[in-house]
Amino acid sequence: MTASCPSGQHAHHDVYAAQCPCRTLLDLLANKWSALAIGALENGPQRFGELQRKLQGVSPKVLTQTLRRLEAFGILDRTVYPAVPPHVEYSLTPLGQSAAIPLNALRSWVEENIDHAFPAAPVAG
Amino acid sequence: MTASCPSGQHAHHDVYAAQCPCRTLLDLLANKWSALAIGALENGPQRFGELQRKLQGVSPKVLTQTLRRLEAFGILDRTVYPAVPPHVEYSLTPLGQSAAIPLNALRSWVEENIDHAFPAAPVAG
DNA sequence: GTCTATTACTTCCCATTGGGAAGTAGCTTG
DNA sequence: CAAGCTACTTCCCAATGGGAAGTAATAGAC
Repeated sequence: MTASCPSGQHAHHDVYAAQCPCRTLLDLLANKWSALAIGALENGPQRFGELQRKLQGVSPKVLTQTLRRLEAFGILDRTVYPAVPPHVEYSLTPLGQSAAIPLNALRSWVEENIDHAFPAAPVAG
Repeated sequence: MTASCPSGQHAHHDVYAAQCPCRTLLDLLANKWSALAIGALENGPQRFGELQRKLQGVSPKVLTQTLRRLEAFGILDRTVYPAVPPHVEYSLTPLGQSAAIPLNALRSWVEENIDHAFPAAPVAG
């Protein structure tokens, strides 16, 4: 079952093919901030500021970029409530919710296995 | 009980904490080429050239970088067979094999859901 | 003995991206 | 009328990504 994406319209897709749109989506999701943002949004809609505090160390610029990219691919929705101090909420679309599953698995794996990776824990030992 | 990684020795790790070594590992794995390389190596040890052909579009420089980083974290092993034309094999460590599981899930998700994502609407930078 | 092929990389150099600091907009409170 | 709030931009620089081409060592062809 070989599959080169560009040739067939509904051929099964292959992330290993350079021209497959899968690549773009993989590149979007296989990203530190994307994985973190999607995970944070599983607890329901969140505002920009909340996300920024959760994703410790992210700058507003990079958060905006990440969020807008995810929005462009239909992973999340951006809702603006016209209000005096701006009020914007981000929430996962159904697609985003299903993407959260493998992403959760990845984040959990990292937390559970960091002790087994080499240049890790600066913790005293 | 919240967990900031640097404080406790065996405190549960948190990828959301900026200082947690988890971040580094997440950044390593949440990467296009890493995810692809680890997936490719599930079929057993592979040589550099084989990997380069599988990961369509990767340049030797970037492949080397990716592979060396994964090796440094104990995700994979690099074995050199002293031979006339160089012969180097890469293989997953047990840690790498367990990392392959969530990474497979992510790659599969991408291939199965690309049709539901809005393809490549360019996001202004 | 020189030429060519093979394999697994480096090195160079440039374009894109990541990232911090600070500025912006609009209204509301003191 | 300056300060503050929220959600961003903009500026600027450093790190990373990525392609093209070069390198090393030797076997085999000619």
